[in-house]
Amino acid sequence: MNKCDQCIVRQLSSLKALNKEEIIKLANSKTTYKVKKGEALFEEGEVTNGVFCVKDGVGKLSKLSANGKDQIVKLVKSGELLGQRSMISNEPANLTAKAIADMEVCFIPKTEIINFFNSNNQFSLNMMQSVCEDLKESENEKIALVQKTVKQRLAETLLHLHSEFGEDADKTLKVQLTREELAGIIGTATESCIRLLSDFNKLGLIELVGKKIMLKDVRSLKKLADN
Amino acid sequence: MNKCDQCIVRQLSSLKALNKEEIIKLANSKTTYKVKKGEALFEEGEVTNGVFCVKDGVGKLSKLSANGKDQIVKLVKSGELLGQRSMISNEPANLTAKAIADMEVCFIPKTEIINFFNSNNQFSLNMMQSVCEDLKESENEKIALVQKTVKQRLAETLLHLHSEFGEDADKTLKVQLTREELAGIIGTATESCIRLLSDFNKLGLIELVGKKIMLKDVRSLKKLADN
DNA sequence: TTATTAAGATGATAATTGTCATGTTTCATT
DNA sequence: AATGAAACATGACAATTATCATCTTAATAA
Repeated sequence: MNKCDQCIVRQLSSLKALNKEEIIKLANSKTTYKVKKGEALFEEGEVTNGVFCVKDGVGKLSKLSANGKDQIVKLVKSGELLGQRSMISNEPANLTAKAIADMEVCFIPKTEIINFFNSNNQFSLNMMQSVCEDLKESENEKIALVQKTVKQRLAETLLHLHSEFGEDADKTLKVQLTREELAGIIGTATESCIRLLSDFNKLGLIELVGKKIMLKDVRSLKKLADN
Repeated sequence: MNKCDQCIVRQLSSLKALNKEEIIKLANSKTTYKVKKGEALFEEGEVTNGVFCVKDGVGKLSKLSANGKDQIVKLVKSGELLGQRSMISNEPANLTAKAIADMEVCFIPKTEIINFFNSNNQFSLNMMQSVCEDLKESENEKIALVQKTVKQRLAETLLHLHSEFGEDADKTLKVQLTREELAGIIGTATESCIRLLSDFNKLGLIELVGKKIMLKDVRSLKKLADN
């Protein structure tokens, strides 16, 4: 009996294709550690040489621009893998990965993953599909970024955060992003983001509970987002 | 001796990992045909059930938005594969593929590709790396779309088209896009695109030779693009 | 607790970009 | 060569969004 067997990442990610033997190998080669909110798992340009399993917490993949703004490309939650692309491409990381909420992660060295690729076809296929999924999402977001207004993108992002991460007991969004981070996802200035949140609040679409956000009128938000 | 053996796609794409036997199988299962400029290879939502090899010509992957604008996600040139993502994900096409210049393509059925996946690990890995490459590009373009102005994106795109597709004997860009298509790549209104081309022309960065574009000051364009 | 800093909020204004209208050029077709 | 359609071009104007300044509130450290 070992821990990886019951791990959420094993259940949700490409790793689900691994058999018992392989899971044992995995358990022996992995290293587990914690990453505090705000800390980086890896930075752009770094050679990671492996894959990270997110057991708990939330992370963001982002890139710093010349003007100092941090564009967030993707949020990662527990059960997902991180750093697959760089590993497969044999390249240093293209993005920086930071914890948005305290994280617990396992690191699997590249050599081990390559072994799995060679011994387990379904695992390869899963990994491929996962990258394909990321690609599709990235392309669709790229389109949304150009074809929708900031207002629409904000509505869309709020809905996405809601369905992806759920809500707390007080009905507010579980992922707690700063306004700056939220602006970094939708690709706008922090002030514009704040202003629109304020507008949404006045319109009764959302409610601002301190720094937290509660979705109040999902239907109208949806209508706003995709029209 | 068969045609696939010498094909440019075989030399440049993931297919380079295939051995002689596999190439023969490939040659027997593929179908070749032509696609005229403006015609579609496949449309969004269509189930393609295979992969397309681009032997000659240029294609665009795009998505039509609600307001009737066609956002171009990627250009494809000879030597590249098309439709890998949908095939791997088992999903209908997310984008529409159309010919920008008369194309000659081969269609490889999915069953054949799956066989190669199972028999040839390097082929799987190549395919994975190719999707990863697309993902990286897509993410970087997504960032550029938000963090750069339309002017910067136009400069960047012109340089990209130049390095990717080269120039004709008269020094103008080889890919001939309409202003509307160019606008669709950089994600702006056609009029804005035309206006900026006109500005670039006046500034001596480019020269407009009828509908064709000649890059005249690559250095300044570069400076403009990434600052 | 107080001081200090970071995050959030809002107004005023400027810059960028989109939209609509209209005219010109180019190209294909009869 | 005449016609019509599509592509290109440009002006005028409106809408969106960014930037700068300032203020309030919340969080953190001394």
